[in-house]
Amino acid sequence: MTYLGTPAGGGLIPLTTEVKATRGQTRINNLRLALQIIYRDQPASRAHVARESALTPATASDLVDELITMKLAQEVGTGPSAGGKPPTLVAPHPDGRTIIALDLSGEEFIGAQVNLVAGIVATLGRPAATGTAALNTVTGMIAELSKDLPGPLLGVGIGTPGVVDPVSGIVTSVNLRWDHADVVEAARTATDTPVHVVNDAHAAAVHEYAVIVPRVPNIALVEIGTGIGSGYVVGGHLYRGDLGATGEIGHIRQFDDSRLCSCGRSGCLEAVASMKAVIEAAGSHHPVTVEGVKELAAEENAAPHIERAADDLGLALAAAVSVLGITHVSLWGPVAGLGESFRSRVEAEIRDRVLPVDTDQIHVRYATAGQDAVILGAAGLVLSAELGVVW
Amino acid sequence: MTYLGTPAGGGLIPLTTEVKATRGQTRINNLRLALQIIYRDQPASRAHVARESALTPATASDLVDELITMKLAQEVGTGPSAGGKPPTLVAPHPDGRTIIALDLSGEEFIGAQVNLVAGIVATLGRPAATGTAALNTVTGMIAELSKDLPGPLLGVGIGTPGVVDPVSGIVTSVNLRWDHADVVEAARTATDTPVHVVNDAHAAAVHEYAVIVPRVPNIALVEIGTGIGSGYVVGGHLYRGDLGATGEIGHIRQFDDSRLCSCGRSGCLEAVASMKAVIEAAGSHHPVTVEGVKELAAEENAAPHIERAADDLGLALAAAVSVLGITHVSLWGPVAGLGESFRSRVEAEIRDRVLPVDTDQIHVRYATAGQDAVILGAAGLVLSAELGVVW
DNA sequence: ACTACTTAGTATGTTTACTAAACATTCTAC
DNA sequence: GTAGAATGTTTAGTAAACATACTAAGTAGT
Repeated sequence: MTYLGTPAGGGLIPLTTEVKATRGQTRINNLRLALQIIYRDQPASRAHVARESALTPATASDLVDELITMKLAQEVGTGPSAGGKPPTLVAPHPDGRTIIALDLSGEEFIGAQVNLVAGIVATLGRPAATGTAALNTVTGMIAELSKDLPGPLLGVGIGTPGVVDPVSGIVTSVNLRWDHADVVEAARTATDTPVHVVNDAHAAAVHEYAVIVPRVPNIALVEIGTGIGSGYVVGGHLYRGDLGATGEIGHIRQFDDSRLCSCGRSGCLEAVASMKAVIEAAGSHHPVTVEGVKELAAEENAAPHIERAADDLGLALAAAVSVLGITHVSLWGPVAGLGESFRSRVEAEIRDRVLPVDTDQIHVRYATAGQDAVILGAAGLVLSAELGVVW
Repeated sequence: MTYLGTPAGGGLIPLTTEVKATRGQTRINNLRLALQIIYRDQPASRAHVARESALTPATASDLVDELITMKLAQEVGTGPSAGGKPPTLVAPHPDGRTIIALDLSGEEFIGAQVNLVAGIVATLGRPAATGTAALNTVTGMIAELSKDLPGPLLGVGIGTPGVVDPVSGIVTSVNLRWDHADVVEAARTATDTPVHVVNDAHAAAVHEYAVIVPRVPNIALVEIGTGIGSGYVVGGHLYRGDLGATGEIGHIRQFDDSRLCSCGRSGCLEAVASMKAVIEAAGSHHPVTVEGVKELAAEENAAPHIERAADDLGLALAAAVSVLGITHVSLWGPVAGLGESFRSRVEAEIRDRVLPVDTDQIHVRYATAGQDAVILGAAGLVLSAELGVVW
């Protein structure tokens, strides 16, 4: 059962109309719109929803009532008067639904129950696996997390390394040794709710988009640690492309370098600018963590290697950012240990390489999102797919 | 007056709902849908529209009747019976509306009246200009082309070199010496119909998308001649990005090369792989046309320069194609003179550089669209924006 | 040529969900 | 304490899709 889901698809400048519109879809659209206003401006009054949506007070009131009946929203008291009757305030209902989210990108598989206000209610860890064993672990974790839910299950979101087919959800991942693995099918044996599979960096990008304030309409999240991956939110929409390989800037061969990459080739960005590569190039043995990278940055002889990584990263990001039309880049993961000098060098490099029109709009920063970005991003994607809302 | 326009925006994986839905929008959506089916499967019967749209026969019939009343469609006779009453066939109405389209990308400004079935009814040429004079020429051409229209004016589409802000339509172009020129404002002095301004390569991409059969959902059109520009259609949608600089792969500095580029810098793809650059590198003096490039390709000493251009192009396109998730690349313009060896080398280079997952889906070809691609693409964009249709 | 069946399209009435407009409620301000 | 203002609800109206039953006009079999 989907709640307020929309069909997949859409696009930045749509050239055609693809699906019929019905009264029911009108209602769903407006329920989603009302709920989104309640999320964005929480707590919000019925009158506020009416103003913001441009719907009439009667309709807005009716929509809000229905959302309350559905337990997606709840009344939370009375607000201050603005010269008249004081508003009845309505806010999201935290436990109206529960989302199960999985993060398969780390050395341990992590699962969580997430409520409707981005709260992690329960967590679960399992040793990482590969191949069919990994699929079984996924099924088992979903079954385990389906117990003792605080609210009805809205859906399952899975953040995984590798390339995810945007339509089928089929995954190909070197790390997990999956070759066209049907993760959705595997998950369906443990649940009959909607299952959304998404690349880990894409999930993190969705969460980064949600937590940056003020909200920026287009961002790139670039994860730099053992490997390099990225995800893009453009005009408030997750960009995946038709092949799902959109984020794989780590494995575009664009450098003249002989070091071997995890993908088995050479010349990839990952082989020259990942934190693992930089640590190895500097002859150090720090772990690939924020702390390890911080220690590396403190060493004198590491500087030229770090600077070269910044330049290489700038080169690769200039292309991605320019093609997608992105202004805000968030660096995420162990790279955060490199500090301001690295950040500004990457930013300068990108600005220097793209077409010199409005380049001062381009900003590079370290991500606001934390370690749970993949979990919360995967959950957030379920939330937005099923309810049309970003928390 | 817009006819069946939708608000700008949308997105590939929409995270939120942005506008309210009303009965009126439902009707517009379904009118667009019906019209699109009539365009796609022309001629189509009312029953066919009902089947394809999943609307009931009564509703579909009503929609088609309204489209005929609006003169967007017309009955064109009776089809063969399929075992029952023979269908009344309905097709697009060629002169139900007229679109004015301008192409400012060449050495001559070209304008045309275009009917609803991609037919060029009348053309107009004016010497190219720059700065304010160019704006005045645009206004004058629109005024001139507004005379003797075969049908009511649907809107104006302008294909221009340079960066076009997707929201405001403001243009910055080195060639036309425009720095944030408000082309929409200028056009409005000559017409009160909707004006759509679009980068020339983007317009050509829209037309290429329309003419490739069978239709491919995601394509890149790369124009290679004096300069290099590109446009992308992703999942059936024109991709412009938030900044409008999306197609400018010709001016991302990613090569270690000292040759000066038209943008005043060095290291750009345009400076190393445009046909102008290759001709100069080979020490030849051919004109930058298909014929000139063909003659160049016939020269022995040109081969290494052409090969290097293919490799550089492959490097740049690998990044763009991979990030956007595009499978079909069309090369357009004078580059067509280089033939099969160049094409296959570019294709092989891209496949070698992107992540090796499903790379055999990636195809490079010479564009099907011809010289009038910018005119017809700009007109097509008006058609799709106002009526939701691709011809 | 008659009957049975199939496909196209229409007519009539119903349902859904937004709108319009009046009204009730409860506060602030003077 | 009255006027005014903001919140929210009630009632009636309407647009547009849907459901159902119909007519129209053909093919196919006997």
